[in-house]
This record gives sequence, C-alpha cells and structure tokens, in this order.
Amino acid sequence: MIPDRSLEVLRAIVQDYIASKEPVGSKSLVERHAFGVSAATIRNDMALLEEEDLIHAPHTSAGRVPTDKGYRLFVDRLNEVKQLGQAERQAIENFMVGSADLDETLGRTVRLLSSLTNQVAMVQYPTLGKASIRHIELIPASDTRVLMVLITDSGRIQQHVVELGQNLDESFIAELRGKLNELLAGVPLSAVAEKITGLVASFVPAKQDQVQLILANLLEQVDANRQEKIILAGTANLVKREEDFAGSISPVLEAIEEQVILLKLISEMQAEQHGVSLRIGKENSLEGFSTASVVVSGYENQGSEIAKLGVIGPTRMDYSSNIAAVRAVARYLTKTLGN
Amino acid sequence: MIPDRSLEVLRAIVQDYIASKEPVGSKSLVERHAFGVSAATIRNDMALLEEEDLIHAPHTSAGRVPTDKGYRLFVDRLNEVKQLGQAERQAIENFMVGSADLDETLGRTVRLLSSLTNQVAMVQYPTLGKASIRHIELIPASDTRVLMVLITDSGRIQQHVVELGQNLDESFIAELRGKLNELLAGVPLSAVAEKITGLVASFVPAKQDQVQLILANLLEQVDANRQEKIILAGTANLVKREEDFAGSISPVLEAIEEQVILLKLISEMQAEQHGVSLRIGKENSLEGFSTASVVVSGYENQGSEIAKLGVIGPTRMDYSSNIAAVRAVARYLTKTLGN
DNA sequence: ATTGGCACTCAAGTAGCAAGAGTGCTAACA
DNA sequence: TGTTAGCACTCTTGCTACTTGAGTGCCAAT
Repeated sequence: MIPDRSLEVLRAIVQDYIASKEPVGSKSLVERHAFGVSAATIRNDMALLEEEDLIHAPHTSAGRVPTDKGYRLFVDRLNEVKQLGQAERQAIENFMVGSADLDETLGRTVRLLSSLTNQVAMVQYPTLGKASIRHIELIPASDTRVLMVLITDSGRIQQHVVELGQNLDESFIAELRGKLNELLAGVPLSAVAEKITGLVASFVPAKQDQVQLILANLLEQVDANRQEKIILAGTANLVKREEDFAGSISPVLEAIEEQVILLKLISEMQAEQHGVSLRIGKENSLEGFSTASVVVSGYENQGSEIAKLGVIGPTRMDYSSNIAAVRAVARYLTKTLGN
Repeated sequence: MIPDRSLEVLRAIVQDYIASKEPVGSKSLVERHAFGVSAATIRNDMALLEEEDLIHAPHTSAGRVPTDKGYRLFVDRLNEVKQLGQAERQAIENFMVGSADLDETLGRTVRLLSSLTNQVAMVQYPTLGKASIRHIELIPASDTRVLMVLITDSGRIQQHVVELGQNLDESFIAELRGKLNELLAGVPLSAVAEKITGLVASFVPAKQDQVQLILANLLEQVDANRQEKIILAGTANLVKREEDFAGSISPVLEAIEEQVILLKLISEMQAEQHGVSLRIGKENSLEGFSTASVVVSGYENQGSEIAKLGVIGPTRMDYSSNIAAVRAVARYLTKTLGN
C-alpha cells in the first residue's frame, strides 16, 4: 500500500507538471507545497512512487514526470473535479440559446466545448439504433426519381433520392407511401427489416421491381442512420499544443480525420465515474493515441443516452477542468434537447 | 526585359527548391542543369533576378529562394502544367464511381483531392443563387409541426421543420403546397421573395398567420441556401508539411476552420488561365495566409459554374502537379454531376 | 558577354567548460 | 522506524570559441 503522504506527493507532482510543463524535482516541490518535511524525505517518497511506476524520470538527473498510470491514479483518487466558474457557466448559457435544429445545436456545442477547453472537441450525432420511425414520405423529384424522406422520433430527418429507372406513377407512389406509413409508423429502426418482408408481394407484379428498389433503399437508409457521425472543432488547438505532446501529433491528427477511428474509440469508452469516461495515453488501444488523452461523456434525450461528446488533448492536460467542462456541456446539451 | 537564360535560371531555381527544400546556389545549379555556362555567369543572372525581386537570399551567403513574385512568374510563364499519370487518372475514376447523392459525391471529391495532392483540400457546396426551385413539399411531422422540403434543380435537397403553434389542418397544408408549387416551380431562388408577395392575402384570414409563418420559413430556407458551405479534408497534411511553411501554421489552421474566412477567400478568386485560379503567399489578402498558396478551380453543372474546389498548401508547393490535380478533379466532378 | 580566381560572409556543427538542478546513498538523529 | 542533512555524482543547458563549407560579390582577363 502506498502511504498517504506519497499520494499527496503524486498529486503535487501532477499539478505542478501540468502547470509548468517541466519535470518537477524534490526541492521545488517542498517550496511550493507545505509538506512539513524536507526535500530528502520527499525524495524517498518519490523513489517509492517510481517503484510503483506512477512517476518516471526522463533522465538520471532530472525531475519527475507522471506516467499514464500516475495520471490514472490521480484522476481516480486524488483529483476533485473543479467547479466551473461563473464566467464559464455564462458562456455555456449564451452559446446555447437560440439553436434551432439539431445540426445547429450540435455545431454550437462542439465549438463551445472546444473554446471552453482549448482542446479538440468532438460531438457524436445521436445514435438512431433506439429511435423509431415517425413518418416516411415519398416525393416525385423528377420523371424517374423519387425523393424518400425519413423522419424519426429523435427529430432527425434524412432524405435520399431513389432512381427508379422508369417513369414513375403517382398513384402507385401514393399507395406505397400509405402502406409504408401504416406499417412502419412508430416502429423502431431495428425492426424495420422484418416488418417489410412480404410487402413486395402485396403489389401487382408489374410494380414489384420498383417496390423492391425503394425498399432496398429504405433499408440502406435505416442502416446509414445507424452509421454514426462525429463533428469536430478546434483542430488548430492540437497544433498550438504540439509541444505538450510527447511525440509527433500527426498520427493523432490523422486519426481524428478518420470518422471510423474516432467512432471506434468513442464506442469503446463506457462511463466511469461522474458519468465521464477517460482514456489516458497508452490506455487508448489506438496506435497514434499513446500521447493523447480522451475525455468523453454521454448525453441524453428522453432519459436514455443517445450519443457522446468529449475532447482530445495531450496526456499532460488539466484533467480537472476538462472533465468539468465535458460534464457540464453534456448536461447542458441534454437539457437543451429536452426542450 | 529579363533575358531568356535568366528566366531559365529562375525556373531551375524554383524546381530545385521545391524538390530539395534547400536554398539553391549557383554551383549546384550548373551541376544539375546543362546550362552550358559557368557558375559565375549564373551568379550574374541571379543578381539580375534578385534585382527584380524574383528571388531572395535568406542571408548574405546562402543560396536563393523564389519570392512570391518569382513563383507567380514561374506559374504564369515558365510552368507547363503536368499531365496526370495513368495511375492518378485511374485513382480518380475509381474514387468517383458509385457516388449516390451530392453529399457523398462531394465528400469523395474532397478526399480524393486531398490524397492526390497531399495538401489540404476543400470543396465548396454548390451556390444556389443561380439555381431554381423544382419542387416544394409540405409534410405533417407531428400534430403542430410541418416538414418543409425544398428541392432545387441543382439536385440539392434541404428540409426544415416549421412549428405552427396550433394543430395543423391537412387540407390547408395541401392547398398551400399546391399554390406554392404552382407559383414557384422553375423560379430562380433569387426571385422567390417577390413571387410570393400577395400569397398570404389569398387565404382566409384565419389561416393567414400560419401561411405567414411558413412563408417566412421558406424565405429563410432560400436564404440559408445561398449561405455557402465548404468541406475540408487532409488537415493533417498541413502539419506534416509544417516545415514547408515559412512561419507558423497555426494561423492557417485557424483560418481554415472558419468557414466564413474560407468562403471569402474562395469568392475573391476568379479563374485565370486553364480555368484555375491561384493565390501565392502575400497575394492572399488574408493575414495568416502569407506563407500559403491556394489553388482553386470552379466546377460546373449544366454549363455554368456552380461552385469551386481547390487545395491549400505552402507557397513552396509543386504548382505543376497541384494545378493539374485541381483541374482534373474539377473536370471529373463536372462530368459526374452531369449524369 | 563570359569566365576563373579570390577574399569575404554567414550558418551550422563541434568541442569544451561552468553552472545548476536533481538524484541516490549513507550516516546520524528523534 | 521514519526523518534529516550532507555529499558525491549525473545530466542538462547555456555559453563560448573554433572550424568547416557553401555561397556570394567583384574584378581582371579572355
């Protein structure tokens, strides 16, 4: 077991290191914190911490730097999540008012989070797996094309043009629209596939091809719905903090440009404490992310989590305020969506 | 007038500098290019070029580097635009097949352009100022809300939910839809506002409020259409080429995150030669862009330019292949949109 | 107009040195 | 047993001086 004072020393090291970006030594430590013991004693404690792989010396005769494991212990046990200041709360309120649709709300959210933390911020679009269909509309868009609009109860609207390959027949489209809505209104997206089996057979053979085409498209649409999407803001912050990263930032930059990678990353993160999930450095299984930390929280609508948001920054980040910001923004977003 | 051989020297300097990223001196110049004269002669030519502010010596005793003006002369008069290789043509073809809707096509285009040039690529969404309305659809989305869908002849589809504040009346919605389409089908977006004056009065007083609301929303929608949008890809390339930039890249990064700035930049650029427009270094009026060059080309639909695409990179870029790539991609996109 | 030669400049690399910060260890102490 | 002071040792960092090499500008000769 690690004695209490050693843990205090770890906390001090993390705090000082985040503030100064310099390896921190025993002497400056006793100067800045009132430990009531001498530097030599601190050195003994530090030797212990190093034993436990919580801190690490870049070279023989330099100060110490927290390891990923050290940061982890810090956030799990030593860190009190900072309260947001009044100014920041105000900023959040101001930022969010007047958002009309989902796109704009999420767009504002991601920019807010980025400017609040000075990190790269990301917001995931709501997962529609749990959503259900509210309405399906088919609209003739040209002689041979029909526009299919899919509205879900989460408020998302998606549309796609279906090329029929032959002139369309208004009354047939109307019939199909009627049947689809009758069949699918209120049906969860996950159940759409099974619901529409057999629908083709209810049309006259001459039309079955077209029905088939439209249904295939609908399924694709539903599936694409489940395909998630992430928006980013503040990529420039990554470059500004380049020297905060141990290695090169370009793998990180490449990774965050790949939606798929980000989605994988986010989906692996399950809420831990305070509703916030954290990956520190090498805890990220992803290759390029070994010098980065990710802070993520879910946000909700109608009582259940619909997607996540968070920030990406150097392992040497101010966990306290970043966690606070992510949590606060997630809550405000949840609240906003509730209206 | 600058003699021919001096211009050849300038061309050689630009080419060598782009290739080696090192200031190029007289000696290495005569070694690599068969000028048939000695280094001393080249030095005289270089003195002349420096006189004209076409090249510049970073310090007294280093090689020379092209100035913005030098690059400009190079691209305008000395540079033959490279033909794309077979492999690159193939890549373009492969990339573009199977794009279904506009979003996906443009998404693929921007990634293609980025991977082709290894620069930051941008694609502007079609300007709808010149587009006209093909169809307007009103769909009940809940008891008090109606979904308005706007389809233009450029293939763009936009939708928005209008909150009516009172229970909606299907037959009234149908009436309004009919009138709107009769009135507006084929009408250019710019003419929508004047066309719908007087429409409110044709409804019974009890409904005028709702009509007003929907029309206001339609206008907003049309206006939002004119509000342009740009998508980016390859931001990571900027960081990889960081050392290619004279100063810091973070102003550039910040600028490209601001849609507004990019749109301003793009809108200022008018096609020059080969249908491609170019801004080199300080030619960009924008502050942070003095170390960056921008290559832009318009792309068309139905014979007229609807938007632009291009790349952003260091002034020290391979203009030849970047211009070729931008031009080729713009053409392919035009062709794809034609189908 | 071109060339070879030459003195000069400057950046970049290298080596040596001193200062400073920090460590680990040991012996003494409460 | 935990704490402390002292001390020798290590390693980084900054400084200076020196060398090297690439490149220039100019001049006199061709």
